[in-house]
Amino acid sequence: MLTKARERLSVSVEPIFADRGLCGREFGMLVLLSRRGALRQTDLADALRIDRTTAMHSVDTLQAAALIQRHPYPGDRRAHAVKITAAGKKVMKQILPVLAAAERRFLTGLDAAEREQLMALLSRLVTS
Amino acid sequence: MLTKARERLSVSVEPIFADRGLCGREFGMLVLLSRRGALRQTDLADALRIDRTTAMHSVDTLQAAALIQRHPYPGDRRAHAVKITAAGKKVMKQILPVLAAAERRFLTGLDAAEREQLMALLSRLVTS
DNA sequence: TATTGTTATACTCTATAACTATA
DNA sequence: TATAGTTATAGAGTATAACAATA
Repeated sequence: MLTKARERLSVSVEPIFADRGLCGREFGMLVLLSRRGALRQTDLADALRIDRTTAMHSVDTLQAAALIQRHPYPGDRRAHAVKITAAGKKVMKQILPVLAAAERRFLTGLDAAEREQLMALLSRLVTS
Repeated sequence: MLTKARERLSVSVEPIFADRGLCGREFGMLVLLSRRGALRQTDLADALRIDRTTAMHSVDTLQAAALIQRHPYPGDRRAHAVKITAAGKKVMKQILPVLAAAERRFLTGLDAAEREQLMALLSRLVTS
C-alpha cells in the first residue's frame, strides 16, 4: 500500500522536476542548501544517504544549470563549499507552489483532519 | 514521508525474499498465481504494470527455482500458462507469516486502531 | 496485421575502485 | 594514514527493438 501510494505521488510529482531538467533528489539538494547554507559534497551525500559519487552527479547537474556553485571551502582545500545561487533559489521558489498543488491533488479525498492524521501516523512510523 | 516510510519497510521486508532467492516482485507473482490460477506472461506483466520482458526475467527466476511452471496455454499456442507449483505454494506459505511479523514490527508504535486508520487512509489515496 | 514469448541490446541509476590533492 | 573530490568502470534493474511462431 505504501509502495502504491508513493508510486502514485511520484508519478504526479516527478514531472514537475523533470520539466526543469531536475529530479526529486536535485530539488531536495536545493532545499537543503537554501536551509543550511554552504555544504560540502560529502555533507550532501550523508544528508541524502547516498554515495558521494552519486551526490556528485547531482551537483554536476545543478552546476551545469547554474543553480548551485562550487566555492573554495574555508579551512580545507580538499573540499568544495556548495552554495545555491540566486537562480537556484528562484527555481526552487517556482517549484514549491506547484509541488504543493500536486500534493493537494494527491490528497484530494482526504479532509484537513484526515491529512493531519495521515502525516502524524507516517511521521511516527518514520522516526520510531 | 511516504518515500521514507516505504524505504524503511522495504529494508526490513526485502531480505525475507532475498533469503529465498526472490525479490518482492517475484513473491507478488506467487501470490497472484495462487489466487488467480494460471496466467499468461503478459497477464502477469499487466497486473504488475511492468514490461513483458521484465516479467519474463522473474518468470525465469521462479521457474529455475521450480516455484512455477510454464504449461501450454489452451486455445493459444503462442502463449504459456504460468502456474504455481506445490513447491511454490510451500515457499509462499513459509514467507507469509514471516512477512506478517515484519509488518507488525514495522507498525510497532501504532496501536490497533491507528493501524486501521493508516490502512484506511492509504487505501483511499491509492484508489481515489 | 497483430500478438506472445523470446533474444539481444541499450539505457538509467547507483555504487565500487583507483587516482590526486590535500589533511 | 585518512579524507574530499574526481574519474572510470561495473553492476543492478529496466526498457526498447527485432525475430519466430501463431493468431
